[in-house]
Amino acid sequence: MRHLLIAKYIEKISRTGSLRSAAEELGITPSALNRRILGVEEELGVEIFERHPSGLRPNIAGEILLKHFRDQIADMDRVKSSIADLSGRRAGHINIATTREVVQYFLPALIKQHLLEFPAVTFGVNLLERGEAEVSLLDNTNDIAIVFEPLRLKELHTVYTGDQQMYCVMSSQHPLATKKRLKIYDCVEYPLLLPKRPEGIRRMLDIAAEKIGVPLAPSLESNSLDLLRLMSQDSQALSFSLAINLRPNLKNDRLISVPLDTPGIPAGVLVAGHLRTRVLPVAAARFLETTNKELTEKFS
Amino acid sequence: MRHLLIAKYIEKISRTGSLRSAAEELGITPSALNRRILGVEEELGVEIFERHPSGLRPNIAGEILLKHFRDQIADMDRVKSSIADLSGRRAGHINIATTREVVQYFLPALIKQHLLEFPAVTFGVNLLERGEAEVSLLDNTNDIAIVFEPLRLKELHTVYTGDQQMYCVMSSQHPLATKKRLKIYDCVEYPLLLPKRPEGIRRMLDIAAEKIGVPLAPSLESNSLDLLRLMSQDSQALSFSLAINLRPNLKNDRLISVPLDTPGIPAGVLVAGHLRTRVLPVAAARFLETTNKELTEKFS
DNA sequence: GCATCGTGTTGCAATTATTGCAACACCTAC
DNA sequence: GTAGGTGTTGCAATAATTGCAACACGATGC
Repeated sequence: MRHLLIAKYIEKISRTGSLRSAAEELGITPSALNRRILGVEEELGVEIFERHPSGLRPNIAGEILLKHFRDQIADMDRVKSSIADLSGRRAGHINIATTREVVQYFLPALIKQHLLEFPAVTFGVNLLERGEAEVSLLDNTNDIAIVFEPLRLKELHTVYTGDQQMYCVMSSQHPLATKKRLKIYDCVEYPLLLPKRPEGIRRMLDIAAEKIGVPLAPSLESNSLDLLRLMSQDSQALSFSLAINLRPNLKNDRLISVPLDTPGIPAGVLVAGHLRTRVLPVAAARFLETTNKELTEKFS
Repeated sequence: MRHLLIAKYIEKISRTGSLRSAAEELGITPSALNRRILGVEEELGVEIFERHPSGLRPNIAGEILLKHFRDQIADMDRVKSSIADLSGRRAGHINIATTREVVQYFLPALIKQHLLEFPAVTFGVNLLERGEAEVSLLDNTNDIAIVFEPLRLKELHTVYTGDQQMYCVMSSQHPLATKKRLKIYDCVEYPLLLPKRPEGIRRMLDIAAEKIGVPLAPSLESNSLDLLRLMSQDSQALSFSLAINLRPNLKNDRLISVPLDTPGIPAGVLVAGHLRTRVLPVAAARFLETTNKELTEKFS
């Protein structure tokens, strides 16, 4: 980069200790090189080299400037290499930590779409219990976390944060199927098919029930959201879902979803991000950006 | 700094989102600004902005470059401010952690000399037990450590490391006073005035005695090196000193110093440095450099 | 559909910054 | 004192940056 020429000039002089030697190595005249030093010294208002009969030596101001210049040169190399990554010349592997709700439909579709554009990228998807996904970022086991109702946000740099609408999923023939919206007390009269604790959905439901003073007595608990959904088919039982894991084309399964209102209770939050203190590899950064865009489009 | 102009140009465009607005704020023509973008894009081999009818937006490559440029602009500001410090426009406070041997003559003289040149600088000198000085750097309590026989070197960025010659200090009339050099077994026949453990001097003496299989039985132990020296006046007792804390003009005290050889045992090491992961304020960095030079001149 | 206004882009010339040439100044070693 | 190394300066040549004027494109309003 042209603008870093002066940095390279100063660095070379400090390395060789001689203006003439440095000029020769740089392929310019000593005269030109000398003027560049004088130029910098004028801009800074101080000398940066001590002039000895045997050559030039950086003084303290010079050492300070040199460190900056060396860092700048090295950092620009990293920028170029990152940009090379972008153009797909180097692929990348992305490790994602996620929870059950995200992994059902949203993430697979997103990964599929991403692979169309970046076929060389590889993925590791790690399904973890609520609260574990964020933790797995700490030792860089995973690059990105996409989690519903995370337990730890302190170390997370969140790129996306958004509310997730809760839905009640039931048979198309269910008595509640014709309602436009439901409340939790509409549901407790029917058998409930609930995720296990500490799932995010279960937590939201527990809170809502506690608010109306009615304990939830699940007919069935499972950590398989698919199973819960299927069990509600052609029955009186109710299962629950978030917007993100609503199965497309529920009608083909003789199912229907109705929004569940939980007034006075904050909506459940979906979060996507990475470890705060970490600079992501380009591939992972790009995927996270895509994730953010997709989530924003779908759920905002 | 002229070389950062391009950085400022790119940054301004991303801020305003419009080439014409940015050009106006920068006081140049859109044409010139556009050419500078094209220049960078040519150098990098990729576009850094998306062109919209409504203006320019950085793409991913652009965001990567922007972060670099923003960092460099900020870092150059720090460089300039550090250089301003150098010229004494801003003083500084220097906290020094040191051990007993250093604090007696060497450090006071060094600080005095430094204050002649930089009268606005202030000092805090913290006399600590062996092993504590290095630790006090960790939480930035102290800026610099100057210690004899440090216990921890891992976190230390050492600027000076040098051997310290051990001396036996005695009455000018002592039977050993005429010897050119002594060994530890020459000394053990006489009453010994020793520093307490874990002092560096004591450690060196313990090791030497252990090597010849004779335990040291001090007549007196003290953590006051001055007291030990004075107790050897006009007596058969022997005290010990390092080169760095040899009192000037011993003869005026009717004392003499004779080098003590400890063959087969590594000489005690004097170390000066700062916390490895820390960039020192300019004043402290300058003082440490002066310390290094002085130690190198005196003891190399 | 057309005119207007906003955006960015390009050919060419003017201006500024950088560089080279040649000579000079200073120091050290023999 | 001379030779050989170092850095520095006046002036002109060269390269990079900038401005001027015109163009291209998209969005909006009538």
